[in-house]
Amino acid sequence: MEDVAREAGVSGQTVSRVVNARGYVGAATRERVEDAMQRLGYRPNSAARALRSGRFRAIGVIMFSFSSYGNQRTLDAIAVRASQMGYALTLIPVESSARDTVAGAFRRLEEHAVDGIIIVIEAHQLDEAEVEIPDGLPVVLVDSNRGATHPFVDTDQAQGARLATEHLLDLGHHTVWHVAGPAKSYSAERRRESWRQTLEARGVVAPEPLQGDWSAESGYQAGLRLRKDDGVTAVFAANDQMAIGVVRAFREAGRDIPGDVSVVGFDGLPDAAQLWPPLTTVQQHPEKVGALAVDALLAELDGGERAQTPLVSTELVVRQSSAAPRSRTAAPASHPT
Amino acid sequence: MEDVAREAGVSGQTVSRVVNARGYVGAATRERVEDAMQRLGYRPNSAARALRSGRFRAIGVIMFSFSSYGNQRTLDAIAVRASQMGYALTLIPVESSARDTVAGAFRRLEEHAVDGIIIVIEAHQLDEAEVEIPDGLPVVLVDSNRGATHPFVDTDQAQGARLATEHLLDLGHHTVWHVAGPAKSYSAERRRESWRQTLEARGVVAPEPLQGDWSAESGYQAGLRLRKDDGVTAVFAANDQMAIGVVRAFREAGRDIPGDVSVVGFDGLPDAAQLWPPLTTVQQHPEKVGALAVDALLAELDGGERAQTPLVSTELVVRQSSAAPRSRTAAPASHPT
DNA sequence: GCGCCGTGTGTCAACGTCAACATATGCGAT
DNA sequence: ATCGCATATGTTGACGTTGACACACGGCGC
Repeated sequence: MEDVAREAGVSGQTVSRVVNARGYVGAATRERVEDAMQRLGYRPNSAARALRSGRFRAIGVIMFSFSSYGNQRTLDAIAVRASQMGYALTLIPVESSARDTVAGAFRRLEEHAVDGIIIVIEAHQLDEAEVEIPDGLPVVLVDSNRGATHPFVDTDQAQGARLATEHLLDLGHHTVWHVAGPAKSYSAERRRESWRQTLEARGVVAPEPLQGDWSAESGYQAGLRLRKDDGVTAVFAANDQMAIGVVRAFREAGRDIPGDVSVVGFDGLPDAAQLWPPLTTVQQHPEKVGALAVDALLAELDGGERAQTPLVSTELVVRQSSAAPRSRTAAPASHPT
Repeated sequence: MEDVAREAGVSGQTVSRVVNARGYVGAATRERVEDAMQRLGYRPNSAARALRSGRFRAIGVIMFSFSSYGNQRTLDAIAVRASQMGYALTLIPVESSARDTVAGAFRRLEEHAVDGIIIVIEAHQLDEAEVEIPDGLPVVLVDSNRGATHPFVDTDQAQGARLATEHLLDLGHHTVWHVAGPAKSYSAERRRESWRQTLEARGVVAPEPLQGDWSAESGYQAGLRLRKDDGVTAVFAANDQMAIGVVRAFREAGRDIPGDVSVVGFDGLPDAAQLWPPLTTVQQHPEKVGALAVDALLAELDGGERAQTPLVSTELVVRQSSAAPRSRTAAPASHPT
């Protein structure tokens, strides 16, 4: 900076004023300074700036290492939005939900230079880790609400699950089986509860949900159990990957999708349309979630406000893995469970 | 820090020594200082540290916004390794390869506080953007070598493509068709050339490769063309997603996989094993790539050395989408192209 | 003609840390 | 007894930036 000041024949303070477009600077002076900056390739030193101002213009993201596709997209959206707003993004990966691992992430983040934190970790996993979120730093949660002690942003899980369930009922299925996500997951819980409520609202008894862990493998395992029961004609899987596993299980047994069994997923994986058969799914919009999370955090940073953002809604994308049940419906299916 | 020093009855310098475990500090003094830090919840200020030392203990990653699954995994591995080494990770997303967008990313990164940069962008896209990589900052490339002007880390694309191609030939197929990735992609080019060379080394004429863009949709389009030709019995797709599309195209036409046509992918998507049929694929190890990239960068940072890391090799995972051709091979297939 | 205000620019100090140097003590070797 | 060295701690200044304040100039209103 000093060099620039000398080159332009002004004081350092004036250079600072030009850079920050703050205070009075004569037009001619401004031009000279800008020239000098150009010539010398001057870049403000962010460390000094941060030291002086106490602001880093960076936000931290704490996220699970092996994260779902949706969360990856969310991260991406967060990065894009942050960068648009002139903020850098510092990523703190967490490898497991072990207590000290998560706590360690917070510690690292406190030491590192961030003005606020976005946490993209399932609420239940947070609870389990018994982590107290450090205060002093604004925090926004994604994919959880954790007692609403902090602003949170999320997909409208309940609405999406309702769409999927109603779609299958409307096609004429007697009821809808559910392959749920892991017990610890907040999203999984919301999807499961909404599925159950939707069935009950229609006066249908909800079968016992099967437990998965988001992986295609766990969907396959669930499918193996479901296919033993001839009464199963409609399955709503809590994500697309598990839906893939369910499809595989039925296919292996020679059952047709959607002829014998309809399957609906949740997420909107980009390749879901190219699967065989193309998968009916609930399309999420992680990019909106990410952008909203950044906006919410910046609002907290600037205003100290804590406006709750609305949930991001989903759409049902009907493809070829769901259809009306075989006419066999004439003879009402046995209702096990 | 001053508060801690007062609390412990020592000078700030001594606190600094305790924190950094540098220089001589008496055992009793150290304990007192540590106590005081604990009580006061002292955290060193990274901005001041960076200002003083010129080091930020952060590395920047420039990466495409809509990146492949493999790159996401790589990013994740980079984050984990960086964090192990006590470095923070600053993520700079690039939305398109438009020249000013990429250049803007570099500019942002220069202003932001990083000690080095890892670039996870296809080399050809970099070239196209005509970006000159800023010097002064150590750089490591992933997924490209760009004339080897910088250290680079990558999967051994050629070895992987050879494994896939030889596998199909060894099963008894006369030749192997190829669905390539986008022309701009360095990885796609390597995989294509290696496929071609492997065929030629066996004295087989390589059919014209089909052009895809990594997406399952493009694989489907390629599959539509391939299925018109009855001579096609073996297809090597440059990634798993395109393989999925190829499978769908054949299936829709009532052709059996692997009965009529064998399909092999590349990547090792976690769900490839759960597809129907489970997909034979070349397993990559993006987590190794990411870790190596960080190590290479830190080596450059510390030593100024520029040791080239070896390519990360792949393994063929044989599943049910590939098999020997139907006995029809007795009557040699017509060789179109 | 005087003071006031808006404009344009410079000086100084401080942000928190740490390298360099200065100081101080004790112990063994000469 | 003296010196040298290892150990242990304090003092000072500088990293690059910017807020607070001071200063200088010209035009305006009374």
